[in-house]
Amino acid sequence: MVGVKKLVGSVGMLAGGRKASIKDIARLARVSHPTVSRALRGSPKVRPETAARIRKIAEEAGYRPSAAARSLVMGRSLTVGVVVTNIADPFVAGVVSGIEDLAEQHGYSVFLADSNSDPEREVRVVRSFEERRVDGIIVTSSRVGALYVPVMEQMHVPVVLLNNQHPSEFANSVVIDNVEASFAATRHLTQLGHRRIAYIGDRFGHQSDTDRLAGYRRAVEQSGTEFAAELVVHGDGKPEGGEQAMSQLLELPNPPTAVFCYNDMSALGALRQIRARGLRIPQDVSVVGFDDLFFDVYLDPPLTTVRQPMRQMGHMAMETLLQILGGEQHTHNVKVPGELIIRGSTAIRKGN
Amino acid sequence: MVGVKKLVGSVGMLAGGRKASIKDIARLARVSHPTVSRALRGSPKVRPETAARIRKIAEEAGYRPSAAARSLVMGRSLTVGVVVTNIADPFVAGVVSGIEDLAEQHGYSVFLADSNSDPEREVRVVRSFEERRVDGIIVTSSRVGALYVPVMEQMHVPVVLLNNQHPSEFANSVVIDNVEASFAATRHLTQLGHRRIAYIGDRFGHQSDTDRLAGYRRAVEQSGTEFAAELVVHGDGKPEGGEQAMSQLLELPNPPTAVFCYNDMSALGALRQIRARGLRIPQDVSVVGFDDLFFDVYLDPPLTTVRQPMRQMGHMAMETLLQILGGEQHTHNVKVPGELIIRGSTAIRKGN
DNA sequence: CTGAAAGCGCTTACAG
DNA sequence: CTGAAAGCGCTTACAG
Repeated sequence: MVGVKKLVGSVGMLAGGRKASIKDIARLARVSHPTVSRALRGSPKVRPETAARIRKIAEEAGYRPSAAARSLVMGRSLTVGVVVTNIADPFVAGVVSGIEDLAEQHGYSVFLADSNSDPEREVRVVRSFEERRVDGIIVTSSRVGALYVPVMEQMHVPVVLLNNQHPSEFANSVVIDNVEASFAATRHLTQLGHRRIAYIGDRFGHQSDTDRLAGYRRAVEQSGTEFAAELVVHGDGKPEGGEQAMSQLLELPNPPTAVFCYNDMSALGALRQIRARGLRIPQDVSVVGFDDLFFDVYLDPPLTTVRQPMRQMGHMAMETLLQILGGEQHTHNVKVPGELIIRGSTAIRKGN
Repeated sequence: MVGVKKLVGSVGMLAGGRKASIKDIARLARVSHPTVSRALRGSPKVRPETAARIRKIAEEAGYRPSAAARSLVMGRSLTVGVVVTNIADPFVAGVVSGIEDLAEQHGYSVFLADSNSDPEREVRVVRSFEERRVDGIIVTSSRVGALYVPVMEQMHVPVVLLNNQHPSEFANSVVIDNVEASFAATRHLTQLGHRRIAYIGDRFGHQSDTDRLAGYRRAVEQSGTEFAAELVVHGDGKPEGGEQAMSQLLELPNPPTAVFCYNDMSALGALRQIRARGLRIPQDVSVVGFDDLFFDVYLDPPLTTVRQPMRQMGHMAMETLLQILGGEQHTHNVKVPGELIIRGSTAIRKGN
């Protein structure tokens, strides 16, 4: 029989590299292993003194219950899978931070998978989540939803789409009110007197791009200006794409005096292109972004943008999952309002 | 008996919400469940036709082996735990992206835990990894290493410290050559003629801060200038801290003409503070950062910095883990060289 | 209050 | 080539 001393000598480990199991603790405490299980889980059915003694022994032995064994019998893993398109995108990182925070508070561990916007990989990743028997899945900003939504439907695991590009009445989702937020952002520009306002979109943005374009268009038309297709150019949601789009816009015979960008990352590129041409922000061109990423306020001038509460949205997605796991039936469609943050990159149009 | 049709009707699921198990497939294929196991794992001991038939049935039934059951018997989970201090930090996100990439390629899933630099939470997180029986752990930029290094030593799970703050000859680590990189960065400034060069550190940076300070100091002294303690101010590794530190420096009777910052995030704050005082970059003050985050090149002027190959470092950490899991005994201490990237935020000192 | 038994879903010797 | 048995580490009725 293994003595207490022996176990303490190499905490949590037995000879042969085996981790201490509930049976080892049972042997040390001279009780049956079910009793150990009950004691450790705080069951009222075990005598308090016995329970205390067992807990002490388990503690000394550095015992840690095996989550795998537990999930096998419990039928749930206390695990959620998070699929992202790119963890290095600050928006995504903010969302994940919020998800992880709430998950940890509720005893859930999170699997992170980065699809890199590769459809095949995204499917592979979801499959691996299925094998891991995750209790739920959160998908952020997926660009290939159409491809694997059917895969997920077969999984019978609750899924929450965050900033999803393929919304559905039947899917749970957390999303910002893109139309309203973009309307507000663009109206801010029309109110500053701008009439030639461009939109730099994200060609991978699907639904959110469509909605932001719609809000933009509504504000433009509401200002009494006709919508001009030439003022809408799509980038890739990254600085590079924003820069190219801006370049194209500035070469127009009648270039815009203001630009509303799909996101701050695109705006970053647009800003650089404007400066590269010797134009000033906001005197020559006003720029509005979307997201309110941390660096906005450190740009010169600071970027006017629409705040998207990333962390909070991550929280909400996890919260939704918890409610569904708690038995709620109806699908949740949370729509968060955006908030226009006016800073130095926008100004009244110069008379031309 | 459950018919094939029935199963296909609700792929992967049986009545009662149970997922199809190996036994269900065995029943459908009229073989024993060990045979199913062998067929699915591609064992050569099963007749090819039988294997094919079983695989087809499993496929149709949407069968996915349970990772939990498998790890229980195999003794490994094909899982790694990644502890970060803050996933919203772009450096950390870049590293995680690299880790996840290589992990996925090798069939490993990654658990992500964000400690938020909270020591208690960090310990809790490591404990949960222990229960999950992760095969290895990677810790990024931990500020509280001292607190839980002992905890990890008890776990008997290989640990790789990335950009760790409490290095040890006995721990595996991946780290940039901080001293050399900082020396190069600072020498770049001395070569531009600067003699009043400040260092904005990270008071939470421990080892890396100490090393960067050392490299800075060596370059300063090598230029024939005496080290001046007043030119060293510590921030918190974030823009706010960098801004405050810069403010303090600019109020010196004899302010610096150049600053070397612990990281780009600190530099972001320093840049703003410099501009806030009506000074120009680089004409009045030259600034060098560290990390080469994505936004550097979009700043005006673009930031001179030391490139830290974040993604590659993540790769290396995972690679190290894989080698150890593959049986290698010796500890790995990978030191990556940094690369000075000269951009517009540094210039020759004006004659004063 | 405590223990013996059964079972979660797999894999791997061991027989045949 | 295939199956019966045992076991990985837990939990939960079921007896006592």
